Amino acid sequence: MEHRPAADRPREHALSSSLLARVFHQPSLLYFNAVATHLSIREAARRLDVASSAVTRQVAQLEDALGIALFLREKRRLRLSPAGEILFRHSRRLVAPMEAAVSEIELLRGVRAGSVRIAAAESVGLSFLPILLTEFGKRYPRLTLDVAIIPSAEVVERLVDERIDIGFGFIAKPPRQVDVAFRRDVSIGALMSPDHPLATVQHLTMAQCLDHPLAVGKPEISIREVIEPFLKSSANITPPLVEVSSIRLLVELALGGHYVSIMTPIGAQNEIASGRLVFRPLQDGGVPTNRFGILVRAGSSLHLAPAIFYEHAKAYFENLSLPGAV
Amino acid sequence: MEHRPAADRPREHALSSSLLARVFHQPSLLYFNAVATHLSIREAARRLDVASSAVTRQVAQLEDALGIALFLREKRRLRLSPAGEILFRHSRRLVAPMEAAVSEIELLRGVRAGSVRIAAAESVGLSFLPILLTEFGKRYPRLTLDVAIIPSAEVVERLVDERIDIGFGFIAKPPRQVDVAFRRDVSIGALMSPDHPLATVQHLTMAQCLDHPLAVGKPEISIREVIEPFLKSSANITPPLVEVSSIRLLVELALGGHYVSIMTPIGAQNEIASGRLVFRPLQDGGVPTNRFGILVRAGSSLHLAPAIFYEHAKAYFENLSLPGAV
DNA sequence: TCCGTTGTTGCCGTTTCGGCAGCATAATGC
DNA sequence: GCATTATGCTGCCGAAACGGCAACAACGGA
Repeated sequence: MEHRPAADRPREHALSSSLLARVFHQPSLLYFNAVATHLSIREAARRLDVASSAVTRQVAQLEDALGIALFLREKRRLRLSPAGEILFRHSRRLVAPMEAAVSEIELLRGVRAGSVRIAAAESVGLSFLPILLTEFGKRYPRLTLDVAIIPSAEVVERLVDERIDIGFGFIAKPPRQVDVAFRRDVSIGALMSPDHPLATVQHLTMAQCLDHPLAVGKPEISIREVIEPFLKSSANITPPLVEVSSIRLLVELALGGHYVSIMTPIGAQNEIASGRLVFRPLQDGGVPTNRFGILVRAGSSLHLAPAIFYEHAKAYFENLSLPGAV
Repeated sequence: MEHRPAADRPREHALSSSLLARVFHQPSLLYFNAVATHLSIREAARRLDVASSAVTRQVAQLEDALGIALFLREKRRLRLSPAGEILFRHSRRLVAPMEAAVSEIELLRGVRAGSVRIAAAESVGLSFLPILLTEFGKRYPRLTLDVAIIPSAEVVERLVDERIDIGFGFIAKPPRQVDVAFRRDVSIGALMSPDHPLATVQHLTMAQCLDHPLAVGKPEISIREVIEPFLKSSANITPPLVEVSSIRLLVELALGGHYVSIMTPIGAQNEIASGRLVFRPLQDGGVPTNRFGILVRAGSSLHLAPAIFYEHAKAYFENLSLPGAV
């Protein structure tokens, strides 16, 4: 009966646990584990589909290498020796890394498919996420990415309802069903054209802003919730005010030169970098920041595809200089 | 040049990392890891002390098995491919389990020595610990066990000062430098001879006890701290009282028939089981229990020998019906 | 242009793996 | 009590795997 080489199987199919064990681990360890599981050379040999003599020899070889018996031979019954118990207990930890590696590689190769359901607040969803999605999509072409651009509050809702796997948004105080796996506090300020009167003010306050027409987010935009107390407490007279539901529209209104848009710099970093817009953080005491985070459900682990995406996203944002981050 | 079999080295010596890797893992994974580390077939071959052709072939075989390239060959430079990065990252987790297993086995075999410094409160130290120490000592004959029988408060002190590795004692509220890894609340009561007048009282109170001569622990015995408020609040008249610094002496005084000893049943379980003494838990509302625990230093991991002893101790006490445990 | 280095391939000898046959012994069933 | 079945182990052998040597093509640096 011929020996079965590791490559002797169609590579288009996923590797089974037993095959990938043979790829990575010495037969002596594999056969030891089988014997430790069944406490029988013959039963282990049947499960491994090899001759019992092969199992006996491999175990003996491992005992020689370690210099101690791994089994107590009691007449014709086997018991794990103390050393065998130690090795058996520790070798259980070899399974997960190799299965994870192979699963992830199969996802990479496309022999395994999957999907990731993502939601993001618009400012991040239209600025930084596209680059991440592009890089990720190139690497994992067989993965389906399902992306929604929605307000932060709805990102949280969909996470809790398990309609999405990962969220990107601004949330100061997440509910307990949600973990913030990566967080950055981002400063809030005023966005305006360079020739706006406030553009040259170094220590800008909300009161100064209120002397000019303002563009702010509607209540469902997370920034609004944060700045609302300052809007109310800083003004007896409401300035000309426009409320919008799109960060992009805030940027466009600022570009028009008439309005000062109250927001974080996220979503306008290209215009700021090019000099077409100016961002001035608000210097009022007590103005909070807006808290950006990568959101996942608390207490439950992600499936493979979302988990891989999550690691990529985390690394991506950790290496990113998020504009306005304190 | 001949092949070096795994058994070809003196077994009396500890296994090096590279040798134990060869014992457990396929050469293809080993060589892959070396190449991934050095990003050079030739450099990896030098470090592994094999021919570069062997390394090239083993990596190729692994690539065949997984169905994907693990390296990008750029002219004559290698870079890890995405799949290679995945495998490399996951395979790092194979090292610790095998090194831990071999270290522990070497401790078992006695080729590696070590010591465990232990301190225990007398009640546990003279009752349950000897069995544990005996079992453990038989299994690990080359380990030195350094055991002190001291009051619980001093157990905690020595832990914090790093003069011991593991403590067994009673402590209601450990300092933050100490973790209680295993805990049981043990009831406090009265120990007396069977013909003592209180022996037949079913719902015994401290007040009833105070009508009789009492034996209690000195302030350094942990029980005393717990019962002190009840001694003070239950009596206007102090009964004849003897204070001792030894649990064993409390047991002996109870055996004498004259005194009622206030303690937990731990330290007297043999006398109680044989009927020579009777234990009655105090039924007063609000009488706390005495908290027994296995104590380790918070925030720092144990060295190998103490870690192994700790696992044994934990398993031992988990399977033990500690007398008086609630 | 020359030299040193890289990764790879062909060929070959040695080592390892595992199957077959058989052994001694223990356990089970009648 | 005996026959049968099952166990773990050993001798022998063929196939597969490992790894060394020699040589190659190609790249990079002086």
